[in-house]
Amino acid sequence: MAFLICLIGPTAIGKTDLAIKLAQHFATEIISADSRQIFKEMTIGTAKPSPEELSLVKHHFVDSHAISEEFSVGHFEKQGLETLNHIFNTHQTAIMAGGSGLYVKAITQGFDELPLIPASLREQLNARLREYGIAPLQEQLKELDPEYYAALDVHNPQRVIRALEVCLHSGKKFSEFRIQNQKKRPFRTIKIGLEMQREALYERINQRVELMMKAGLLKEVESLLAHRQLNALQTVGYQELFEYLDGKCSLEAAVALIKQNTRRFAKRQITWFKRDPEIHWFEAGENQKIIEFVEETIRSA
RNA sequence: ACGGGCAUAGUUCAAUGGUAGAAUAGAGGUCUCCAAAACCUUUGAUCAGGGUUCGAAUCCUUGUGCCCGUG
Repeated sequence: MAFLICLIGPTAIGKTDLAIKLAQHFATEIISADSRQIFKEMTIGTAKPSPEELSLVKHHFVDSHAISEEFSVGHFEKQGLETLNHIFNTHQTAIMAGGSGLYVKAITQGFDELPLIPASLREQLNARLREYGIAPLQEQLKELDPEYYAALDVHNPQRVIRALEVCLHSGKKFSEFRIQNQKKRPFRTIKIGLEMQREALYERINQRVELMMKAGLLKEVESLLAHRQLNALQTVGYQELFEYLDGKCSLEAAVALIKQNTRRFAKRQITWFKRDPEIHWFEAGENQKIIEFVEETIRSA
């Protein structure tokens, strides 16, 4: 039986560090479930593991893609499972660490089979949203898939468009695809959650943002200015500094905003993870306790 | 020290003597393919004491604190 040890927690809580310790202890590899660390052009602002850390343990999905490539959770599910299969050929365990809740869900539970949608269709819908607002899109979805429309947060343009693009492209209702059965995985998942006092976490976040600035985040952002419209760059730490480079605010204000938006991000991550009953929670830093817990869980399985 | 001004939510600002309101921060939540994205909801305040009045954030008075000017 193979085990996926899944390390979960908000940004800046210390997942990277613990993931490496776990990987060394179990002599295995790490697969990162982080929607932004995959991009090789974005390093400082995504708080990637350092080159030294990367040299200690093999990491997957860090620096694996270019910002210009199309990448989403769907790709991650497919590619991530392939990678895991490889690892499990030669190892009993694998470590997954990441703060993107949906990415973790993609690997551990999977999504329903949805048709691939050409990017041009979404662009079309986004153009309609820009020009006419959300109301006509809501109307159309209501007509094509009243069931899903009733369950959906119809104020959320991204989700309205997502449902609409599936309906339009497949000719079927989006709700017909959503059967929501969990997929069978050829491994067992052990979910470990890291938690910390909110104030302490916020303090760590503030400090890390300062460190990022010292490490040259502004320069990194400057070099990506030409690509700012890419989805990969709709990211905390980058958007705020683009605004500064536009002359719309002071550097000080931009940095303060990065801290604030990172804190909010962490809050949303915590909200997401809180409702997952499979997570075993530990205080950040209880590394020995966590290793013992994982060993015990594997032994008794 | 003297003169003048100000004091309302964590912050910035509203409110004819008549239900203290907004923005923002903070908090809670949603989320099956853009997820570090995109959305939804919401707690919270009249500086302190005395007085006038049916009724005071608002008027009077004392104190405290802050700001400006003069010395």
